[in-house]
Amino acid sequence: MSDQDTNLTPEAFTDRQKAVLDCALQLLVEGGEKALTTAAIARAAGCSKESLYKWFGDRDGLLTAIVARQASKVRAPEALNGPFSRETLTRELYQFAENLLQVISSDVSLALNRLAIGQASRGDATLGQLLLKRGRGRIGAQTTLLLKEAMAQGYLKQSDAGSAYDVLYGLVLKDLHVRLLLGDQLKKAEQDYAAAGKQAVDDFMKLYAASTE
Amino acid sequence: MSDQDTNLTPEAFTDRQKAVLDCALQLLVEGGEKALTTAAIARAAGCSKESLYKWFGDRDGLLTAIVARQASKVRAPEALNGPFSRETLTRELYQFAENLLQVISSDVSLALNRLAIGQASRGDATLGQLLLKRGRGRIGAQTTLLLKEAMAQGYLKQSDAGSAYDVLYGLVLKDLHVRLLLGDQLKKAEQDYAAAGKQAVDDFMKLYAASTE
DNA sequence: CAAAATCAGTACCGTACGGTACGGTTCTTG
DNA sequence: CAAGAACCGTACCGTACGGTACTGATTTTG
Repeated sequence: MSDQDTNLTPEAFTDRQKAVLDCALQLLVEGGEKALTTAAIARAAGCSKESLYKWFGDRDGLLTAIVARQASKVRAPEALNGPFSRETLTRELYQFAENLLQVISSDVSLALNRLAIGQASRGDATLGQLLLKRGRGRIGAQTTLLLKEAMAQGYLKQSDAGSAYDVLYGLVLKDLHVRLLLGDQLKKAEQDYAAAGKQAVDDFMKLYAASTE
Repeated sequence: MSDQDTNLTPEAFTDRQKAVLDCALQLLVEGGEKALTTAAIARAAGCSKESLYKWFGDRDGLLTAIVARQASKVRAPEALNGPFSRETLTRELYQFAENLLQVISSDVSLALNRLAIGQASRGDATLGQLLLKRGRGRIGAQTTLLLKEAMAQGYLKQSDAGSAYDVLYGLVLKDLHVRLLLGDQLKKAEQDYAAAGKQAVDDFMKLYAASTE
């Protein structure tokens, strides 16, 4: 009852198909799922509906392809190999927090998440799983490794790195993600992602920094 | 360009109309927005489509009425008046955290949030604003008052109570709300809301407890 | 009790969308 | 250059939904 051979991984899309998916994504960002009709995609991408169905099967396959393509663009941050200084750790975390805030609040991310949530409301969590695995999962895994390494080097308290990452995530985003998904407008001060991220990381370090002695 | 006289506040619904809205909500919870057609509501509620349009104007008005009705059921927790002990504070916060987790993960809450997010994806944030104001806002305001009072009584560091509440909120929910909206299944351990809430509040207290001396 | 309002049930209309079929054009390939 | 595949553009079909109109029954009201 799970994803068996839905072959989401291959993504053997031709350049033409990728261009079509990018067009479709733009439509999605601009007008929401409602605007993402097969006719509109065909018109915007300059291809025929018949080709869409030939390439992606049906509308659901098309939506999945859009998400898969975009998720494939997610670049996990470089893993630090070897020892690093405490300053490097905090700098990396600052970078992570600011980047996370930027990504989460981007039009593309919001549109994709809304699309997946809409599908989930119809009882199908395929897109949601895809987003969680390829999007949050990939970034999270890398940062979790960073935290684990920081624990090994004595900068952070020994504890479950996954839980620590969850705490960091919560401190950075708070209820911002859902508010944005709901269409709420951020106040000016809330849009200073660098400052907000720094504050969150500082809080995180208060909780997880190894006792200095 | 905002909500002017959309008269969301009155909610002068007759008992009959409330019953219809409850029926509609049940449909929404069971089958998502897709299942929430006017015909389906009329059939489930045993009323005519004409009555639906007479009472609620159009489909959007019906959706708004559903959300408004449910939001009106939100009971803000009692405000503590007068001084209270530190134990009372932590007990209240534990209660708040567990309750928040339960509410956020409930089928009804998820369905309403998904509905509002779907509307937001079409560029209309009416339902989102309604949810934020009547749902999160009401609970949040009360707990923020509690935090402010705790600061006044010296249990918590003096700081902006609103920001402190945001931190608490983030620590309690982490990325759980969005994961649930995306249709992700919680692991067994994650469903122990009492334990998760306690952990979050303990973390919160580490950050905000007034230095004991 | 009679006039008036309300409402359930149903039929109906226009539109929009997912999906398919087809003709004509361009591009590939031998 | 010729045969064939790929594909664009469009037309088409069936269905489903939002919204309206009508009718007969029930309730309300004076």
